[in-house]
Amino acid sequence: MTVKSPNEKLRIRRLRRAELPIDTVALARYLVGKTVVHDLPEGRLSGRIVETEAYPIGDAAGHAYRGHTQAKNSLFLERGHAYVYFAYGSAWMLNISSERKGIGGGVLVRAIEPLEGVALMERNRGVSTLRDLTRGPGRLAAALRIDRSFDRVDMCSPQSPLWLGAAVQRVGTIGVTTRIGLSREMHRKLRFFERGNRFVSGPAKLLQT
DNA sequence: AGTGCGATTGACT
DNA sequence: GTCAATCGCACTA
Repeated sequence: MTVKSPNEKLRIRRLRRAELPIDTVALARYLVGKTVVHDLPEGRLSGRIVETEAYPIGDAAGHAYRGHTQAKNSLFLERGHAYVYFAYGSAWMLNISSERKGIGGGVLVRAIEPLEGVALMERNRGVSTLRDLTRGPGRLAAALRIDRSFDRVDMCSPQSPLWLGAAVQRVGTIGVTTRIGLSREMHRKLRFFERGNRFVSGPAKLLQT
């Protein structure tokens, strides 16, 4: 467990775009153990990425599959941009664009382990159970106060309030399973997570492999 | 203009 | 474990 006390400050290095693999599946694996940070006037919210899913080129379950539309435009931006969309009328989802400019692909951030700003995250979510605070894509977006206004944000820009950071501790071994909540391409193993981490979402039976 | 359907969550048996 | 709420978007006409 790595939740910091409110006064303890973490030094987190911003990731440069050049450090991100230019491949959706490679990026999804790479991002496990890295950090998502949202700097707000009230303070910093941050967490370790512990679960991702890849939606690569040609994937029929991917939002980029049917081509370049207005709503899915950000999936076609250079890698490292946020693609934020609203699912099931209730939950915002944070994705990172993952291919070269003009090519559609994305990595869904499914869960983070809270690092900084836990009290503010609890306020954003309206709950105080630590384990449920950021376990699941809709929950982590709410905790980090991410909504449609963050769509298209460059998370590798030195000025961006929402950004990707380097790992702050060693990453455990990474498990690989099928993705969650799909009705197409269900066989593909494109979900990556840190084994044994209690902030990983999804059914227990998917914790093998 | 109408319809179907989610990359989910939270409430409930 | 099951299940319905909820709404933006893509697709059909």
